Amino acid sequence: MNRSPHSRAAAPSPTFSPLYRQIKDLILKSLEAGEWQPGDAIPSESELAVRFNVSQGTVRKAIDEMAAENLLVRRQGKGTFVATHSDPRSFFRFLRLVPNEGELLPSKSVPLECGRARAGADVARMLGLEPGAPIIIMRRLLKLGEEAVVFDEIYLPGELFQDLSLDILRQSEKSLYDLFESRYGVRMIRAEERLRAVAAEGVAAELLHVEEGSPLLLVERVAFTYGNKPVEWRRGFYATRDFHYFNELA
Amino acid sequence: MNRSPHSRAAAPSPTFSPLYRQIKDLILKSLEAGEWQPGDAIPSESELAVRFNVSQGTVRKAIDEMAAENLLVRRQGKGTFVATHSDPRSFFRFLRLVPNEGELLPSKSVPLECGRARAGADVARMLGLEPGAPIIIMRRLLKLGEEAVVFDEIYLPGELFQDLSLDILRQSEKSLYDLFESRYGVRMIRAEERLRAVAAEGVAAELLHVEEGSPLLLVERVAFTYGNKPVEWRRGFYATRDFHYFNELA
DNA sequence: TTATATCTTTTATAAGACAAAAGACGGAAC
DNA sequence: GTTCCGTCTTTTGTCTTATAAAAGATATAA
Repeated sequence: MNRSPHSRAAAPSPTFSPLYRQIKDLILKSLEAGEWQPGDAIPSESELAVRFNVSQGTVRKAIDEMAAENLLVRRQGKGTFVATHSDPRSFFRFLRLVPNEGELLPSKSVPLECGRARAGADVARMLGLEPGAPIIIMRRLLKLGEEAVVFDEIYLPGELFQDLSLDILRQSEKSLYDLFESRYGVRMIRAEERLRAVAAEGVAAELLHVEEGSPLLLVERVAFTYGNKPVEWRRGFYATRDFHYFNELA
Repeated sequence: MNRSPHSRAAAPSPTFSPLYRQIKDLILKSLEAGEWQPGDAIPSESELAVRFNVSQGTVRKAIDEMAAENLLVRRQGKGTFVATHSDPRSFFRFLRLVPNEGELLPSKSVPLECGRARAGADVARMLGLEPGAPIIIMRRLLKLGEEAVVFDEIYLPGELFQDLSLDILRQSEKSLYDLFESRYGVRMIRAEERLRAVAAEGVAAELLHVEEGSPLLLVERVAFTYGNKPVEWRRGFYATRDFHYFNELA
C-alpha cells in the first residue's frame, strides 16, 4: 500500500492518493467481493484500524465517504452496516413517484412478460455489451394502491441473471432490486434518469387506462452497480394524473 | 454558547448539540446577515477557530457540512468562498435540461411580461404568504440555442423584489437567480420540483411551436432561501422533442 | 527580463484522547 | 420467577493537535 505522505522516503508515488482514500478502496473491494453481505455489520472502526494499520479516525473518514454515497449505514453504539434494498429505511428509494395529495400508497409490481433475446445496438450501448449479447427483456405494471400507474420495459444482461423467469418474478414478494440483490448478488448503487413527455400509444395506453395520444411521462433509466458498471436499462411510462415525479435540487 | 460536552459541569443542556454544529449555526447566521458577500472569501479556518475559541478541526467540520450543502466552496491553498450564482462552476445549476444529443447549448432568457398582483390561495400557500399579499407575476421564454424550449410562469413575493420590472429583466445579462442574488440579496439555496406530463394548450403551445394537445413536460418548482423560506414558485412547460430532463439518483 | 527558488497563507490529512449511545449482563427487589 | 436497575463493554461520534500539500507572492539569480 502507498503509505505516504507520512512514511514516504524515496517514492513520491506518481499516483498519489491520501491514506483514507486508499482505505476506502480496500473496503470497497471487500464489499464488492462479498466479504460482508447486505444488512450485515462490517468490522468495527478500531478493528479495521488495526487490520489496515492506521488510526481509527482515518478509517472513519473512509467510511464517512461511503456512508455519504449510501453504500454503508452507520448506527451509533451498534456498528456500521452494508446497505441493502431489503431495508427501505436503509437503502434510498429509486422510485420518485408520489401522490398529488394524500399518503404514500403501498406499491405492487405486476410482472407481465419475461423473455430472453439478443442485444440490439441501443441496448448494447446502454449496458456496455457487445451487440448480439444475450439479454433479458421484462415487462411489468406498477400499481400504487388500486391504480396502474407505471408500465415498465426492463432490459438486463442475460449473463448476470441466469435463471430469471416470469415464475420467479411472480413468486417474489420483494421489490425488484431486492430480488436482484438477494438472488443474483447484483446491487444497484446509483442510477441516471432521462425524462420526457410523450403521447400514449398501444399497449402502454391500454394498460394505464388512458386515451391514445394523451400525455405520459417517459422515464428512461440506467442503473449502475459497483465500479459504475451499468446493469439495467429501463423505460417507464408514468401516468401522471394522480401522481407526480418528485425531485429535490440540492 | 453551549460548550459541552467537554467543559460541561452542571448543565446537561436539554437541547444538546455538538460543538461543530453550534459553530455551523454561527457561520450560517453570519452568511444570512450578509457579513460576507457571494463570491467573497470567508475568514480562514484558523481565524474562525480563534474567533469562536475552538480548534481548526472543529471549524473545519462545520464548514465541511456547509460545503456539502453547496453554501460554501473550498479551494485548497486559497480559502473558502461564499457560493454565488454568478459563478456557474461554483453554484450548482437548477436547470436540468440537456440536449438529447450534442453539446450543451448556451441558454437565453426572453422576458415576456412582468406585473404585480395579489396572491390567490394557491400562490399564498406555496410561498407562505397571506392570501391577498402583494406578489409579482412574470412570464418568460427560455431559448436553448435558437429553439424556444421552456415557457415559465414565475411567482415572487412582492415585498422582496420591490422594483423588479420588465425593463430590468430585459436589461439584465445575467441568469435570473444571479439577478435575484446581486440586485435583491435573495439567494436561492435549494428547490423542490414536481414533474408531470400534460397536453399543450393556448399560449404555451403557441410560444413553444408545438401542436395543441401534444405532450409537454410540466415542471413546478418551489425555491427556498436560507432557513427553508420559500421565495419563488414557478410553473414551467418544457418541450421535450430535442431536450430532456436529466436526473441523477444517488 | 525571465525563470527559479523560498516564504507565507491557506486548506487537507492523520493520529490520539475521550464522550455518548446502545446493549448485554447480573444482582437486588418484589 | 420475574422485573427492574445499575454497571460494564463495545460501538460510533466529537474534539484537539501536529503536520503535509497547494497556491500565490516575493525575492533572487541567470
